[in-house]
Amino acid sequence: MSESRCTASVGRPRAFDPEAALEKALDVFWRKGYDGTSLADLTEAMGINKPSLYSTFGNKDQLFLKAIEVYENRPCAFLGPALEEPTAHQVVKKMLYGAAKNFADKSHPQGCVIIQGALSCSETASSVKEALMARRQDGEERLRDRLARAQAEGDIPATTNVVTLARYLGTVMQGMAIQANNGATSEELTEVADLALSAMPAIAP
Amino acid sequence: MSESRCTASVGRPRAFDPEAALEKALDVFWRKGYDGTSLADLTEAMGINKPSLYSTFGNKDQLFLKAIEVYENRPCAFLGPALEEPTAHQVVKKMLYGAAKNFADKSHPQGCVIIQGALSCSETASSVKEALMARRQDGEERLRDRLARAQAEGDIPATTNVVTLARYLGTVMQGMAIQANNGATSEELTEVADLALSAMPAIAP
DNA sequence: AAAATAATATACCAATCGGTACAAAATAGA
DNA sequence: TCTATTTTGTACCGATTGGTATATTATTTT
Repeated sequence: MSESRCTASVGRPRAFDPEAALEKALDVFWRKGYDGTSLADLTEAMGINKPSLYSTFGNKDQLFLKAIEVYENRPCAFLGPALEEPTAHQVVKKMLYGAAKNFADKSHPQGCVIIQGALSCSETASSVKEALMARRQDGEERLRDRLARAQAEGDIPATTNVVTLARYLGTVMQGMAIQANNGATSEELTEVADLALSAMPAIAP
Repeated sequence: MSESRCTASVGRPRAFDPEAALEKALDVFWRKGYDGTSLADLTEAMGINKPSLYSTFGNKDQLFLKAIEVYENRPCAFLGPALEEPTAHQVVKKMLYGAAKNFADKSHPQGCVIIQGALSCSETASSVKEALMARRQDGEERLRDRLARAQAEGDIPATTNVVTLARYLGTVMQGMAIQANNGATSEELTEVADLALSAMPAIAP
């Protein structure tokens, strides 16, 4: 249970930045998916060799899971901040606009690694696939809970089925990831987001 | 250019039904994706050995393309028939309901092989990925053309942007495939379809 | 300076990858 | 029956897969 992880310790010092290497790994997994990524792809992108990779990150599975953890904690992650908006309409608008901007952003691979990282995959990737399914489910649940709160606050009509509404919005977001993967621009996705927003139930004035 | 392909020809007769073998191959590619499927997976599922596979279908790429051709010509394909409905609303409703029912059908892998067959993939799968991107684009274009016709027929308001509407509906469909892949039931997807339908512009009475 | 510790680079592992050479087997036509 | 033709099964190909053993190097502690 030694926890001293300040700056240095005994032994030869690590010659690379694990956080930076993890971001490189994320980039590869994002572009190629779990099955499509080889260890050679990873070591080349991360600038380290296999023993360093295994001693630092475990194995391919664990590296993938750590990489998507980085993905979810990126500064440009949009779900968390969107959920903090004051009204349901603002929450959904910020979320969909955030997806439109982020999924099509050219500074990283297009789409969403949580969705496309291991959608259809080999048996060896099944544990990774299940982890991604759980993350997707979790995102939908967080949105559902937020919508339920909005409904309790009178922000959404009492007649609205927030479970279905959350599922619908999750569906649109996931579809937007595919669209981005297909080359759709941020502007095109924003138009889609606006149309999707029109399905939001309006509160009677 | 010999075209005699009636029943038999000279030489040892083929011991398997190519069409049935192709359907088996489709099932594997559908479940595991292009990268996640090995030749061993294929030969086992198809009940043939590698030389038979290669002499009959070419290679892994060509087998995949022939398999998704089978996919698009299945009796339960829903896009084509839906486009023949008389009104825009009926077209979209039939399309979305068809997706809801088909994507979640338990008699075959869930989701859509055109979407999840090679979304994020290795370089060796890039030609397959591009083929799938083109198919997705094509589906959206067919829907767009149908909506444009509906608009010309006064079935959709002249103010509606049918390009965006087609993209929105394509997005919802693609998202539904992900939802199905995540275990959503046909009923749940139908609820999503109904909500998506509410974004359709109504023609003024 | 010596010992202990940890990360490095290289070389290697069995298993699997997509793909093929080759000979036996099964048919049609002669 | 003999030959031509095509498919079959087996055995194999070089390359790559995920993962490691080992020895070397760089550092801290003694």
